[in-house]
Amino acid sequence: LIRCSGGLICGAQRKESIRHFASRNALDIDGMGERIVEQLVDVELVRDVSDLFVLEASTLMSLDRMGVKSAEKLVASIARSRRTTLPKFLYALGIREVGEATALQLANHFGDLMLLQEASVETLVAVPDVGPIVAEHIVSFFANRANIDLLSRLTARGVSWPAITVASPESKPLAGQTVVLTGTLVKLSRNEAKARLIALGAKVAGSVSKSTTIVYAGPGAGSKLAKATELGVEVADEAALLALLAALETTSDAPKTAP
DNA sequence: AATAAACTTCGTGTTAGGGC
DNA sequence: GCCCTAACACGAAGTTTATT
Repeated sequence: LIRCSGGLICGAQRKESIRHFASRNALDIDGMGERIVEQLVDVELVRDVSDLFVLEASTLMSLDRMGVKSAEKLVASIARSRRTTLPKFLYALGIREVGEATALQLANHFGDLMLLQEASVETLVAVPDVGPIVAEHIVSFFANRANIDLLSRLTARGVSWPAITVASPESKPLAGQTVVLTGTLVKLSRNEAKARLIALGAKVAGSVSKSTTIVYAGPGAGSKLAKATELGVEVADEAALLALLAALETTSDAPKTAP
């Protein structure tokens, strides 16, 4: 694989990092798509992600295909995205090889951004999913002064997240289980189902293997369902998933339903 | 006012490479 | 080596903007 070495100087990389920052499973800024980011960087309204948090609707309306409605929606989305979670924030940073699952492990292990920032390669490799290569990427990210400055600008502009609470084992009845979702879920969005399963301690994987505990398949399921039956992995439907969630969530922590 | 075009979102599937 | 993640590519559908 060949990768541009331009770093922060490279316009294309800046655009991509901003797009990633705003994407669904990161800070989830609704309405901040590829074309908007492109324009914002080109006209130099935005140099890095911290600039997003000072944008105003009146400025945004100068962009192509941006009317009152879209501009106001976008400003509202940006405002909403300030309140996030540590795993989402870590994922949003775009550290190489740190995707959603790894970000979650890091957040749970360190519990605090500052502790992660100061971690050495030796401490990092103790985290599940993190080996020498990923540890090195993380260390060099935080060794970069520009990144540290960016982090402080982000917090100065209101980006924040609640402290990680260490969940008691009793509140994680699905610990040790690996779940795969496939097909279209009707009652739940995919992300919501995933979030609720994770909250209960399950691991939600993207591919089926021998170690998969159960596959929940909705209409339209394809290759993953086929693989599950081939490997003899248990398969259930959305109704079963809903029943399971309902049964387990009635305990202490209330289910977090998406807005 | 109605229609067309542009852009984003949502969901699936595939593949290379890192972890164990 | 197997398993799984990260990262990518694509199609469908829903909104909003621009056009006639």
